[in-house]
Amino acid sequence: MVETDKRELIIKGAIKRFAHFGVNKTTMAEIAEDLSFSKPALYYYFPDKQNLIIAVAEKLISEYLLEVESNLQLSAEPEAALIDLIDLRRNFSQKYFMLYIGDEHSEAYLKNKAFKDLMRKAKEKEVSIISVCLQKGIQKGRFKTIDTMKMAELFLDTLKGLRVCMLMENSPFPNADSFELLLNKQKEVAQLFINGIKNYGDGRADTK
Amino acid sequence: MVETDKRELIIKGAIKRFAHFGVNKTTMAEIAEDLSFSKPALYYYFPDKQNLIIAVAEKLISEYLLEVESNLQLSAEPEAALIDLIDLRRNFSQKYFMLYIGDEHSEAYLKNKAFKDLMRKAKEKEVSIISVCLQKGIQKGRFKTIDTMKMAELFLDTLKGLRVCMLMENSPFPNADSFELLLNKQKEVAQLFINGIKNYGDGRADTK
DNA sequence: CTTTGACTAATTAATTCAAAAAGTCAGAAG
DNA sequence: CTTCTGACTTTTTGAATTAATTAGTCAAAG
Repeated sequence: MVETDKRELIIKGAIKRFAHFGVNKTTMAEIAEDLSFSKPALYYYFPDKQNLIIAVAEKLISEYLLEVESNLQLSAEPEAALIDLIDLRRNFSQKYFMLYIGDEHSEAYLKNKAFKDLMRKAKEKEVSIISVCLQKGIQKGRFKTIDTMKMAELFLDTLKGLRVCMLMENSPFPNADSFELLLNKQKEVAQLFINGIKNYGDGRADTK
Repeated sequence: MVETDKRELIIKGAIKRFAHFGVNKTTMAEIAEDLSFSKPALYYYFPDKQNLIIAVAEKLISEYLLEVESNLQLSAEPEAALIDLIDLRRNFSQKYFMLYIGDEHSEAYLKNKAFKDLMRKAKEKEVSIISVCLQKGIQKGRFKTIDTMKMAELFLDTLKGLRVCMLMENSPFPNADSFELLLNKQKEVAQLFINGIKNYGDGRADTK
């Protein structure tokens, strides 16, 4: 495939615009112009803007989840994998930061049922990936026997909570410093989380 | 004091209105009417609405912090105290739920410098109270030697993060079920947190 | 099957204006 | 002098109107 797939081109063009200006400050006409397409051409491939947004989200999510999975397979230690995950998330959310910024109008796109379903499935997938990581830790005898799905979800919710909190306080545009602060807090809590599920068979708590 | 302190009466009257309808749906005239005061009487005691709001916040915060402190002194075990704290927070945020709900206009009051300073100090105070609790745990040999201030802040940030997250998803009016869900998540994460800082001198991790 | 120019319909942004709320003040009451 | 009020002014908000932008359509052409 020499990337003549118009549909794919449109998605990529949309991502560029969305990443720069956000979903609401990007018009369908602009996306078309960038590609030297006509507007109806876009509507030939996508029924409406909402579906284009969903297609974009699908692409970015699968891209992200692939990264998460390969990261998990690369790192030998499950503890390290969980910490690395935080960097991965940071990179992703910085790269596509504008997608997170929503004025009151963008909420309509976010409240769309299909979109919410997509996000829900993405979360489920991420939870199950992390769950596998925790299972590996258990098998290696490094983690206690726990409900891995529940713990994985709790882990993600905690990370998300810290981010949302930061985003609220520094809205709408957090600076680089607050991003660093967030990263540190997330890593601290992740370390604590790891300590909390660690199996101290040797009788000594990790004091690191 | 037979509660003839007008200033105090005004604050109490404002709390009633604020708790029912929120800050923005409460007018100074209404607060005055409730108390059979004239509006200028309010302005005799408070320079403006913002300062009344700050006085209300001060009162509620000191009330809350007193509860937190007495709760901490009552419970013998530091672990239990941390878990109890979550119930305390829940009770408080349910009681004054309307104060949390802000439309776009209420943000002006929240962004006020004096108000933010107040909230910052309140957080510092709460952090130091929890820090004391952690120190007691360390002295008793139940917790590892840790930076108690840092850990206390992390603990609070995590709880807040989970709440903010829930509030976003179920905005503007979370139902009773999502409150329960939040409570459970907060307790799970608190338990994990406790496990993470526990001193397993006996060579066995708490599997509870 | 694709694509387009020229269209319509729906949304958003800007403007206006009336109503509501915040805040003021000269002076009264104790 | 301290506390309070009725009658005010100023500021803010909300609804209504309109203009402009943007989403989305369609008949027809390549």
